[in-house]
Amino acid sequence: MMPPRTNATASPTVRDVAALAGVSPMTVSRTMSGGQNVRPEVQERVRKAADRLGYRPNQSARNTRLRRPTGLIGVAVTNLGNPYYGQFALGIEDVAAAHQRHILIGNTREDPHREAQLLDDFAGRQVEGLIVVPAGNGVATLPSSVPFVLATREVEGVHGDTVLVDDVGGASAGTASLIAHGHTRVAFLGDVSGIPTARRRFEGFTQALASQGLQFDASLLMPVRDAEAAFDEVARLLGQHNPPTAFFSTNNRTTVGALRAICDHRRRYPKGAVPAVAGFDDVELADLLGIPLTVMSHDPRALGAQAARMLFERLSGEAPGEPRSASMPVTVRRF
Amino acid sequence: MMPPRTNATASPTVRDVAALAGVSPMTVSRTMSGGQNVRPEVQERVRKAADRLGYRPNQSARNTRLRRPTGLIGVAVTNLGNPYYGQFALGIEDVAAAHQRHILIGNTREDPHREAQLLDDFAGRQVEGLIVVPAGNGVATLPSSVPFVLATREVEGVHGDTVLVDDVGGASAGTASLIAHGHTRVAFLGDVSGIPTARRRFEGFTQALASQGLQFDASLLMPVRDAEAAFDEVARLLGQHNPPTAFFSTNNRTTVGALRAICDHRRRYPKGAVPAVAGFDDVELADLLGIPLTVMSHDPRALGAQAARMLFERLSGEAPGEPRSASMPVTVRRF
DNA sequence: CTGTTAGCGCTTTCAG
DNA sequence: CTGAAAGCGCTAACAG
Repeated sequence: MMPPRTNATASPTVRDVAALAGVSPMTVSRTMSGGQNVRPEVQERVRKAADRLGYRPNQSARNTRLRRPTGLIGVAVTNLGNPYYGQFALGIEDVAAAHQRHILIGNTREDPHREAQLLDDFAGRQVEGLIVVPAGNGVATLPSSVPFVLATREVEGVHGDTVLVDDVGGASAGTASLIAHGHTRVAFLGDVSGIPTARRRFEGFTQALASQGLQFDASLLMPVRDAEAAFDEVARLLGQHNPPTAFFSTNNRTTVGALRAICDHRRRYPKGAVPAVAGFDDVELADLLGIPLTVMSHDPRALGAQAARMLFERLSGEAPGEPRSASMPVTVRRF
Repeated sequence: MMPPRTNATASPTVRDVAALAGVSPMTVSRTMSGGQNVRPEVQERVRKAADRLGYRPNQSARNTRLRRPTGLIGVAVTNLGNPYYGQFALGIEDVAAAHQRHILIGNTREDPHREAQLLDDFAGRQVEGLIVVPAGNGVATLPSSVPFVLATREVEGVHGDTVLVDDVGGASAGTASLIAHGHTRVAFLGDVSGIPTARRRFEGFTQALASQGLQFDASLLMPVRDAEAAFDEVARLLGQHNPPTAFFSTNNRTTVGALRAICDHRRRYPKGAVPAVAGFDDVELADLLGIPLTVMSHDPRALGAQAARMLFERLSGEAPGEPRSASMPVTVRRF
């Protein structure tokens, strides 16, 4: 008969500790989970043995046996490198930590295929819930049977808890601010056909124009997604004969590109004729550039926190029934 | 005798699927993991049943049985909201995804106590490895028995794989650039006593001064950690009689504060006498402010990727033995 | 107070 | 090709 394996390489188990302490596995288990009904001196022995072996209870096994959830929340974002999503994740983490949960984070890179993989994998890992920023054109296939909250973007045909941003209202208000400052020829930077958020912002943009009897020149619609593309397009437009006097930018990446291009071209303009920018999302330091700037911003951290709160309410059964939807307010500031 | 429970609320198991498909659990198991040795028609039936129930194999249970690792990498950063760590996490995610691993991320908020909790918890969840940006003064207690890589900061007394930044060399080069441009009275913004990184950068800073025969005025050492504090201190210094002509800033937060304060005070200066800043880490748009700026930067994404690569090499046994240490190069650019 | 038995969901034998 | 038995690490329930 083989003696109990001492388990040199693999991590030690209850049995290893039990053997070393000269007790049964149950006594180890009890000791590790509070020590109810274990003589202090025995606990002492067990703990010492556990320490010596570097024993650490296997949570997966424990959760399996207790039919308990994993304490994990899956989060999928489209671009982890964007500071926006850093703040977003922070908001989720705040709330999750308060609920003793951890977050499993994944980057979809706007790739619906990768998103599907990721969510499927998360579901297989028994995450308790998902917070998803839908990738691409919002055709996400969400694993049924796992509660989820959609953030930032909706998904066609998916009926579930959602936290959006007041894109239409914010864009409209920001555009109105441009118009009030005399701009009538405004270019639009954003991938309207590819990204739902951009589409809604475009809607608010054109609404504001229309309400002032202005018409949008379709040749000023620039389907750009990142700073580099925005830079190129803005530089190109500024080099033309009848350039726009202002730019509406759908997110902080395109805003950065636009600001850079305008700075590059700045010396060409007489004082006071620097093109204006109205951009969604905050961009650090942008207010100090001396470029007329309208910022339509919301707090991504608050958005993340809100999404997390909705998820936990759903999980705890506080909010059963119909999916709910929240909208984060957008504030317009002018610099 | 009770019929097998249909499991209405809890997630379905192999048994549920087996019952519905009229086969044994084993046939379901085999079907779900490739379908070796299962008649195609039976597979078909099983898959249909699985779909109908929304069955998803429980990975924890599977891993437990297979004595396989979890596929999880734990990452602990000090401030998830900082764009720097967003890029850092992205670099890790890139590499982790390529290795089919997911990342469990936690925010320590520079709190060693929370860090200890977090790492302990991660270890209990059987993460395969840890990537840690040590909190606070670097007294991290790392769970033994889980391979780890320290990033950005060292921990006293901890002997393990580490990825650092060439803080001393970078700070020295950046400072030299300030000196070359005629600055001799330079304030230092950074919590030298609290944050090891700041300490090393201070070392490079004073080295460069000393090598030019300059001495640091200790009254210009500002132990600030965030943008607000940096703003206040810089504003205060600039209001004094004999203000420094330049500021050395230890990170992007303090750089932002310094730049804001200088912009506020800018009109007070005759042209060409705007205080200069030498700051560690990139700050988007900072180069466009018209403030003489020296940036000592490295790529946090590359740093994250490097840390992840070192971890996977360690995990795969490619790099056994002595802990290794990598240093990310710092480039100095002047705007 | 402590140990034994059984079983969480899964899969590796090993029989048929 | 399919199923029954056993066991991964852990703990509830029940004995003692």
